[in-house]
Amino acid sequence: MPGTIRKLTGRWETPFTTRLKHFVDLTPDDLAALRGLIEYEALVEKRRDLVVDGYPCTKLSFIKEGMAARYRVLRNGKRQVVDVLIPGDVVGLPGSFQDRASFSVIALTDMKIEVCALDAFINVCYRRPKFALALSWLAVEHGNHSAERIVDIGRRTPIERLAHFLLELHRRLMMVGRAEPTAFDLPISQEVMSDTLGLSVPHLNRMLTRLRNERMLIVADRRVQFTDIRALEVLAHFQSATLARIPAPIQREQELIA
Amino acid sequence: MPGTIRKLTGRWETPFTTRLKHFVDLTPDDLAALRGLIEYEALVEKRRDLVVDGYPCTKLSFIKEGMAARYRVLRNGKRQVVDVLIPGDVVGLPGSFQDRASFSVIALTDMKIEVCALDAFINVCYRRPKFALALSWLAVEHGNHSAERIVDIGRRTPIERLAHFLLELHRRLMMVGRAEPTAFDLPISQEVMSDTLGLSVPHLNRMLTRLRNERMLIVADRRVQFTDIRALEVLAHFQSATLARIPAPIQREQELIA
DNA sequence: CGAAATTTTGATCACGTTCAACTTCAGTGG
DNA sequence: CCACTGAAGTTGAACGTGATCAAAATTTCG
Repeated sequence: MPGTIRKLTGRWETPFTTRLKHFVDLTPDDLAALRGLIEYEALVEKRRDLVVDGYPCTKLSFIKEGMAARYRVLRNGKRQVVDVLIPGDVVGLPGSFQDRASFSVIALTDMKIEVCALDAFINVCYRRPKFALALSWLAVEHGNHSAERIVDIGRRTPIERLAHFLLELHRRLMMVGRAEPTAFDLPISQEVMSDTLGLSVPHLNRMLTRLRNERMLIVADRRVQFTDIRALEVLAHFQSATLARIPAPIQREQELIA
Repeated sequence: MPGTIRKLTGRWETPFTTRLKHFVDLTPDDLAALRGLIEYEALVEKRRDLVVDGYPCTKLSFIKEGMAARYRVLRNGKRQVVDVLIPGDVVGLPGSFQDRASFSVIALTDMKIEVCALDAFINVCYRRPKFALALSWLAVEHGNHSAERIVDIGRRTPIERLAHFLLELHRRLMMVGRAEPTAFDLPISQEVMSDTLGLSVPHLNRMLTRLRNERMLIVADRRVQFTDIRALEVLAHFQSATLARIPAPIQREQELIA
């Protein structure tokens, strides 16, 4: 069995590797190392907690299928979703780096994940700096999404926010091959969306209706179909900045000088 | 003069190294390598742009003195500050990883920065994986601040936001030795603060007044003095999660097994 | 000292929340 | 098979918060 895996290793592909390949070259050897980190695969059902605010967390989970939300619940009962996680994303990236997680993560759908120990991952990073850099890249990419969300919530109108959110999610899903050019599955409730965008459910619903009335999209069966993606992009001030690739190491002739 | 610096290298200390030391051990050799990356030091005056939205950016700047803001201006003229940068922070961390920066950075005060080339830094990361991991840590820490800001803007009331923002800034400044236990210099205008918190200037001003009236703080001479920090923390739901240290590499007895 | 930026205060009003009811739909058991 | 249940989506009315606009007061700086 392990032998079989070893042979197929060069073609091993998951949403996570698909995503990585956008900014780093992975040799068959790299892939094997990555593959070797996985301790086990797990199924998580909808509504199950993956990480609980306040508890330690020492695993990294790579999402193969399904979506999750990272959120915080405040004393007054309000909830803010800080991040919607999709296939190719890593659960526990911020949580594992802290003594105890400061956000919870809940499965929005049934999920399939691959789990690895944080220490093991870090250890491989020492041997393969490329991985450590990839980790930085992932964190930076995530930071960009967060920044975009801050702009959304802070200064964009509700309808712009919604449009921007849908476009960004669509682009992310495209990156891992989980969306068509003008449509994608959106298996999340309006409550989650409103908690993501800092809106009330009724208002989110109204904005959604408005986008529908303006013939920019169709929502049906937990699926979004863009009917006028250009108009949406204009409305949302959407600009997709692409992450640069990680530079390869240059040869070290003058290493001793520095 | 350079000779002097070289000799003192083991004790070389900047806000950036101070910050790093919170989660990674730096040998004199590490410090020297870091020191060697710096191409030059520069002074930037208040209101000067450090990074402009839409332009490429290939340098990393370590802030030694002063503050800056990363922001985006929208078509309607509104501005959202996504990040206030303080000594020890790195300018260009997200910008440099993209083909062109998606946010601008402006100096809020006169600043002193140390500049290094991104390629040079990345290259050292290949030789010292510890640095690459440190980069990840920094990005993750930054991500945590962003997440906290999303919660602020999305679901906290204006007064809670303000309290939270001030406490968080204070904690960050403490980490690099730029604040006293219950006070710190806040050389930024209310306009910047309101753009950070997604509020209007008049409303921010009122909230500030309210905190003053409630005897939680005193603001004078661009300086904040907490007079009831506990009350503030309760008001803001403030919880300071500490970033774990980067694990050291474990010995590689079984490396060949995996 | 004069000009510009910043802080402070006030009055008005629109937007989005809140609360509530109602609809629709999927799943479940009688 | 259909009534029952609970979750999710939709719509409406009323209220309150925070934006907007405007102007004065104060500070900063050339």
